[in-house]
Amino acid sequence: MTQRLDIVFAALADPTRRAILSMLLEDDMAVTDVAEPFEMSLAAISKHLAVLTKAGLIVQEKRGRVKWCKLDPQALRAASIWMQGFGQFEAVNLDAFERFLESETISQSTN
Amino acid sequence: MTQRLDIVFAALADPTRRAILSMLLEDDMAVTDVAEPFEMSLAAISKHLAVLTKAGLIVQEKRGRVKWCKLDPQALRAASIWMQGFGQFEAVNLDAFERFLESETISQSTN
DNA sequence: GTCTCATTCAACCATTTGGTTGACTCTTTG
DNA sequence: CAAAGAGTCAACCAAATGGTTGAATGAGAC
Repeated sequence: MTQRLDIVFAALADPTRRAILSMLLEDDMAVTDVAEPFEMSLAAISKHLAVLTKAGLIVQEKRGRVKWCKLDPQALRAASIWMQGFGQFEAVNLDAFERFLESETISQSTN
Repeated sequence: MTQRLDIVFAALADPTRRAILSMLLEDDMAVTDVAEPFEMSLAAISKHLAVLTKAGLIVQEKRGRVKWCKLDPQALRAASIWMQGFGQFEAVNLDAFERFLESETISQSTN
């Protein structure tokens, strides 16, 4: 469990990977399409996706020659439970979340 | 904001640092006392505390010759808000959290 | 069967990370 | 004032991270 949190939090610590998760929140995507908005190589994105998969944050399924990436929010649950222990966060503030997502743009996530 | 999440999640990705946060959940502690249960050097713990401070997860206050470490759950709020957007986590399950904390022991967190 | 597209692999590189040890700076105490 | 305690700094090291490029693999399309 401890190890799982290590890799989940480490996966979330990268802005490119968080941006990918936000994109997958909209819809499932092929690897090439995930890579398209970023300025880095496809191989780099492939590595990021491997990290997200290892963390259990996404699942990848190969259909034909394209590999589909799909959000799997289950891994976030453990992390969320851990965090909820620190301070009584009020019920989800969706307005704040949307404002946040706007600031979390892809352009800002290119290291 | 994005940068802030980077360092918050990165700080949480280390089991030693998460163990420290759990300890501080109980009570404020001096640096030396924080270090006591761990098998690593005081300097290493000092570095971990610097990371936690930079992330805004703790605050440190020097009184006399001892530096007190105090949990500051505010930084977790941004991270929590971000995560809540992925999947509708049910209301805080405190039982699960307590079970989790039991498994998150210090002995497991020594790399 | 060959070309092309989607993706990964392998080797490499620079930077960051997590740890060590020993010297150093304050602050308190005797 | 001198000694001891609390904590950080500096230099160093090994391993992990995030990126690159070029070759390789595998599946469709023509």
